Amino acid sequence: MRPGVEATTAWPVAISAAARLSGVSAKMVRHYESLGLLAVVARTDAGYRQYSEADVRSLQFIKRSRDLGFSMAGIAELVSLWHNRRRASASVKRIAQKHVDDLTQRIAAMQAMQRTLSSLMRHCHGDERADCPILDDLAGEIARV
Amino acid sequence: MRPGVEATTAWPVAISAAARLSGVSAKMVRHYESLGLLAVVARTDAGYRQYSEADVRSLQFIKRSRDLGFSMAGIAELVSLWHNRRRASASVKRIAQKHVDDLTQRIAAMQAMQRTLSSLMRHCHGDERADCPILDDLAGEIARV
DNA sequence: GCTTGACCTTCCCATGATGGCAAGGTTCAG
DNA sequence: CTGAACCTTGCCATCATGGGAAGGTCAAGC
Repeated sequence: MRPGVEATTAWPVAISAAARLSGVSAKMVRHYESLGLLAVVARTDAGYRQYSEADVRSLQFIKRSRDLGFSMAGIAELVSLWHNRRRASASVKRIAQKHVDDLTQRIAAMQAMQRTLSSLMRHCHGDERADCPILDDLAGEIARV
Repeated sequence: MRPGVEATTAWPVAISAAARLSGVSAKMVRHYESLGLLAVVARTDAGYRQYSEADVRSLQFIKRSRDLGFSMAGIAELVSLWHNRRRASASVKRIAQKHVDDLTQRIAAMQAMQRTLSSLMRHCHGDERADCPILDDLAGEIARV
């Protein structure tokens, strides 16, 4: 069972509880609201935000999406589709596919860096000597690996 | 042969030429100077920066380091070691190793996201139907993959 | 009832690397 | 001399996040 959203919680809750229950910092909870990711939330007479169970579920949705690496723009689209009963699952899948493609590209770029670095490091003594093929490569003084 | 640093270039050069020869934008050339990554460069009477061949080589060093994903802090260390004839290659290798470790971690995190997303996408029809396991997962409504 | 501490509010600033834009000065060719 | 192309500095924006200040609110304990 997910922690937090139990029957024993007294709704609505203040921002720190909503943050605790969703795993999002209070700071970011306010930020998401300002971005329009989250419906504008109820307030007490004193101006304190009051979060319903549905609000907390929205925050958990956003948190999970962030953990999967979606951008705020992507999350905005996902939230919108989530709330739209007439959505096509193809729309969701398209967003996910775009994100997967992006990840693929970034992973490939990082792996290329790693290959180059590893190769350079294999040729570096790594001792007290000044001679260093890593610096030589950065300085463009040798053939590129 | 690397393009740009040929014997035919008339030194010193202005910032746009230094940018062209190094592959760094003029904007970033100024920025690197303000960060202290680059020695403070000579100026004409009118205040125009004047780049020597050595300055351009420094820019190329920085560019190559950025292309390999080093942070500005890491590059600052690398530049310092590059200029230090009494450096130990172990120091260089340590910086590179830290960066490789960092890349390894980030790649692993992204691959984990990709695995989860791919698995969710495999179960998503991706058609006109609203039913969508991707949204279900984000909403925490099903067992996590 | 008053104090104290924990909580809440808004607003501004910082990150890191980069780009854009604006207002103004310089240089050079026609 | 004029216009284009270049240079200068400085400010703002990105993206997601955190820090902190200044001030208001609330509840528990005395």
